[in-house]
Amino acid sequence: MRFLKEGLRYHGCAIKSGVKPTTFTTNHLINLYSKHGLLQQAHKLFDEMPERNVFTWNAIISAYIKSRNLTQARALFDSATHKDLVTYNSMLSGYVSADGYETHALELFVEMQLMRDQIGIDEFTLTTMLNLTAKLSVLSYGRQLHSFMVKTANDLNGFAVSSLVDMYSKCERFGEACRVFYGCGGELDLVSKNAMVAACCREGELEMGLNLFWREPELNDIVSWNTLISGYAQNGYEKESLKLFVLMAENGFRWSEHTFASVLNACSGLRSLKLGKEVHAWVLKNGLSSNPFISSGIVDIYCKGGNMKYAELVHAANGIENSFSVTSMIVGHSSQGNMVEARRLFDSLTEKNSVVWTALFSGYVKSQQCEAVFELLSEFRAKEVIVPDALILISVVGACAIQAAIDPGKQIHAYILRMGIHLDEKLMSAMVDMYSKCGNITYAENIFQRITHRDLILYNVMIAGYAHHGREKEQLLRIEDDNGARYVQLANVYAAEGKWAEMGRIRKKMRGKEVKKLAGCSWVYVENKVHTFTSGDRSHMKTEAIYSALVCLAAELNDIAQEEIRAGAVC
DNA sequence: GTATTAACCA
Repeated sequence: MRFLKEGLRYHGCAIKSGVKPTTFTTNHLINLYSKHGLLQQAHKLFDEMPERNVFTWNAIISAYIKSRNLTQARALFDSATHKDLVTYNSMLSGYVSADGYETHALELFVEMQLMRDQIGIDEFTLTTMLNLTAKLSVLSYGRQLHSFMVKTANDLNGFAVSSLVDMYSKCERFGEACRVFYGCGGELDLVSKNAMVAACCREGELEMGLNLFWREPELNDIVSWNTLISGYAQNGYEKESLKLFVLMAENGFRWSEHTFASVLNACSGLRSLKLGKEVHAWVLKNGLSSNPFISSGIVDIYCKGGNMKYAELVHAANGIENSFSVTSMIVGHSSQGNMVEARRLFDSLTEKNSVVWTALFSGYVKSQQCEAVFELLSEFRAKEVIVPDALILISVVGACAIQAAIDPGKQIHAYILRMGIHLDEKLMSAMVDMYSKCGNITYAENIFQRITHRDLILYNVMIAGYAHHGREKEQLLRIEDDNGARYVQLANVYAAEGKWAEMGRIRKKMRGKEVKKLAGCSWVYVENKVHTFTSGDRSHMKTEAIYSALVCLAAELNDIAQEEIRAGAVC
């Protein structure tokens, strides 16, 4: 009985003829009904069974797990008269894949360890737990699991390698992910390869990911393509991502909804309304609007393109339940300076996650409404049980920097230390920026000195701080907006410190963003028109006339100078 | 019969 139709026919015949199916057959039927979402029918069969074995319990428990009813699944788990390792592993994986049941998963795993003699732990338990570790990003758990796997010789199969690579990558240990992947020595396993390509993308090592992708390309599946397309889009290489999308079709792969979500991401990164409209039409034509990832992607494209009217229309059609869509709208209104509307949307949400809070916080900062930022922080602390995360605090520290408010800045700094909030690179940079803009370059410098992993933003902020305090020596220090000069200058800073890898990364970033170093130029206002020129510039229409005038002027200046020197000598 | 890789919002 592999198909539902077959199962239903058999079930009907059994009822009509009065023949009671065996426990074995009924177990099969329960699994079949559960697979097709017929949970009630499955449960009815379960209730009517005169005898149940361990397979019966496993079937009904996993039926509830599949339908995301973990409370009922756990109730059945607790009342089960027969349980084996599969029962435990199913319950464990149910908890791991659901949101908000992480503690339950950990507790169950502890219970399994205590009952190791009766139940045992196998490779399924271990890979499921690695998945949880990756989700929670707790490296120490991951390391313990890895050691256990090595000890029990469970560390070399495809499932183990892919889970380990994924775990180390999500715990921000790219090097260890590489070591596991290249150390396993066996044949190239597709899922492990895909996990490693994803790890490269997460690390920003796109070239490495691409090389791996083209190694044994006949192995590649749609996940390999989707991973690469998404990786390019997320690292700011939107055009390359779209090119890969075309190449994917040329290689005979049809796109999936995952592919499309990444394509939307690339389009919103390009901030092109024209492209956005084309993609929107495509989505409508292919009936993809019901996918929440895709519909919120469309809203995001219109928000990033600055067309809030269109964004509003699509958002209204999506329904307000899509929190991604709402967040995009908040960011969109904020970028237009419409904080009233942003606030209204924020208030309309019954559940507010940290991304939504961050969106509103940074909206107020961008609109320079610093008082609103401080008020929002009090509101957050009154409403939420959790402490504000680093991204929220960056906004608050940023507001202090704008107002040059050193006392509130110090208070926030003390609050962060008191609450033991993890100071990541971005928060540290914000702090350095705040102290330097509040006029205390010494504090800024102290924080800077204590940071061991200095990234591009941090150097940027510190250099700007020195420049503003008149401490520039590295004439390169002309701090302006995001232009090529700044990247080049940073690359030079890294080069001076011998950080060649970092320098290479900036150069790569420049290529990706197509940033070009602009030569410093001067301008002159003649007859209602601005004329710009650089040193040695010969591009002006009247370049010959200009240079001959310059020769005359230089000669005249020379004469005047000679005259003055002679006069000086007489005096 | 349970497990692994890819998607949206700061």
